[in-house]
Amino acid sequence: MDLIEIEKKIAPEIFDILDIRYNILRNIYYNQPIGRRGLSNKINIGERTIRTEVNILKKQGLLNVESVGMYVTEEGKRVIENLEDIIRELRGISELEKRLKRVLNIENIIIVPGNSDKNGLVLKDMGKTTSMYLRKIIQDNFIIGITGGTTMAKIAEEVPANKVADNILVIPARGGLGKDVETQSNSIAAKLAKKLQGSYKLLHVPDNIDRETLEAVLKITDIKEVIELIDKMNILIFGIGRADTMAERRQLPEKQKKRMIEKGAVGEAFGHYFDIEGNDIYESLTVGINLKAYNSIDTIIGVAGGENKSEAIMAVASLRNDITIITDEAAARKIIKIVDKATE
Amino acid sequence: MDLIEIEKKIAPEIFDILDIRYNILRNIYYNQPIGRRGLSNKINIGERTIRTEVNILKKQGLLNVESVGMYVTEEGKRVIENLEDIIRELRGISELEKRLKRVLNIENIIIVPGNSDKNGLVLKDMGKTTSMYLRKIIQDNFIIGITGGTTMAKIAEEVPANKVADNILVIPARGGLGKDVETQSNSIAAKLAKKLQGSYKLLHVPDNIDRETLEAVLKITDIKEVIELIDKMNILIFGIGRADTMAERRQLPEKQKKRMIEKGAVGEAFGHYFDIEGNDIYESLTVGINLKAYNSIDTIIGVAGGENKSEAIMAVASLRNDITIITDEAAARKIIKIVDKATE
DNA sequence: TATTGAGGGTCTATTACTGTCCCCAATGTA
DNA sequence: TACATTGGGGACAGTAATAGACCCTCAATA
Repeated sequence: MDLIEIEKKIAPEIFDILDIRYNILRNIYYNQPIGRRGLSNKINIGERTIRTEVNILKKQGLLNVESVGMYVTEEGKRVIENLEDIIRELRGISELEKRLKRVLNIENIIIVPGNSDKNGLVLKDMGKTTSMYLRKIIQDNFIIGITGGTTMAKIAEEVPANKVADNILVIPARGGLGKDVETQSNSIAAKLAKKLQGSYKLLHVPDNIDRETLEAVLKITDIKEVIELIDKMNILIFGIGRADTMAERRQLPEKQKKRMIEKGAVGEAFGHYFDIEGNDIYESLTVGINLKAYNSIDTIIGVAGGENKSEAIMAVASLRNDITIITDEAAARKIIKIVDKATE
Repeated sequence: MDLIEIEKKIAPEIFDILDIRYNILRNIYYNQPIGRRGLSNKINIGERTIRTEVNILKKQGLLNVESVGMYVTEEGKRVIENLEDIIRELRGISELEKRLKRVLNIENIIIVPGNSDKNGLVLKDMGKTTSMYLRKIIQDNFIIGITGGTTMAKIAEEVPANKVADNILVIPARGGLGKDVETQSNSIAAKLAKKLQGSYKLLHVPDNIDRETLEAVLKITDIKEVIELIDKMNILIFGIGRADTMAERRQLPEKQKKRMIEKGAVGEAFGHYFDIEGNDIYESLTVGINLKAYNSIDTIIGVAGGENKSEAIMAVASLRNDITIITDEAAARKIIKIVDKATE
């Protein structure tokens, strides 16, 4: 039995303390300089409570309070770094990963502690984790495909800007979606390519267009070229979404959406809608990767977090069992809960 | 930085929690079955507080509450065992030992966490620690001398009853003192000998007798024999006392006592009174080990705990720098405080 | 210069904690 | 058998700690 086990036994409330302090310290670190009130809004803790905690952390020399706001000291920074692993162990993330691997019957799972719905930094962690993983598996002359969404945007952001391999090509795996440039696959692919000091291609095709336009578009040389590259992709990184919210975001006709949901669609990835067993229910009309290509890619990485993504993750995990799923603790626990309930 | 360091930084109040829980759990373990009120008296914590803590420990499965009192479960027992080391590290006992070695300029120090004045179990710990140490250094045909006092009694009590060496002889190092049979050197020597499955000799001479009687007594064959053995002693284990309280206990004339204190006597060991530099101020008239013999013994172990023993320990530590001092945290910290103040 | 966002101070309501006592069950003893 | 002792659980009131709300002043910035 190590210290963590003992403490869990004899003083479980330690975790709550560590949790809240870690959260505060980390949030200050990533937002410094920040004031009490700003922090209070950000992490949903009363201003007064933050003040008490901050006073303790200040007394311990982990942060400095100045007139412009609060800063984390060098020591505080070190504590944060060390706490990352501790929190993982504390929450039993390793065990959780093993259980989830078994439950979903897939080979690779990485879980990040926390709940990305409730804590913005957890999304950041997922991005960081994914980027670390990516850097590890990347090789010379690789073609990397990436989709859109806030999660993918975070990943590109968290990739450290230095070369890890030669002649990397990043392409968007799917046509664009949404108005926000920042979260479109094109901009994300470009950003990622720049970070990796590689090149990139763009896919200027709107999502969910009618069939005629689509066919016309496919004849354009630029587009054609990218489409062909998609089949040669080595790594695909994609976000996993809920079927309902994605249908909403793509402004599918209400009728179509309803029919799809009735057929059991719960998850969405690269424009495809799946039921919980991974059956392809519907595909939105756009250019980009299709299921056949998906199944022939060497390395696929699906990323999503938050309780509400649990079913979507289950759906996608059913497609291929050599996928790498990167998710957060909240989603992981929810999935296990769902499966436990079903097998009761 | 390991977990303990991190926790010390970010959540120092963890220690207080661990401390109180450990204390409660341990006290229940050594006194089980025991009730709330009994425990409350023993460790000086309000009944209600104990109740709250006990409820938590119960919930965690570390103890069971029955109609006859509380019991520690198997798991609780395991937690106690593991916590011992953790508490040591938590309190920085290893560093404290190093500092004390330097400050007292002696070679061997063992410190037990806590304050034996305030917590009865700490005395027990000192006894246990000393007995473990003794068992480690003991060899065949050794002659072990031991003095009287409650601390020595605890040591004999804590020695596990099994043979560690052949032909061990235990002798009292000094004449008897006090009315309580249990804490007299004779009974302690006998007890220790039985535990070690060795033999023992007794020294039936009262402490602090007049010179004439003493000389007469020394001619008795039985006594003579033991006295001679004292010079051949391999290990001496002795308690360290305060000069004033020991003078009191030996019922020295008020005048004599006063003079002694004025001369700077602060510590007492095996009937000798020392000032803080280790100068022999006074020797109570009785048979038993003298300073010359003391200096020629191979292994000497002095044991004492509690803040008020600090000066006495300092005095005795000045005698020989190859002594092994076994003490508690309270005394250790007090000594360092005294020295720090003096060198300011 | 006006405004915004920062920390610090302080009062109050509320919550949690703790000391105290009572009750009853089980156990051991006269 | 009756009684005293010691055990746990329940309940309540007083107190201490905590959290919320609002104020102030100060400094940076537009």
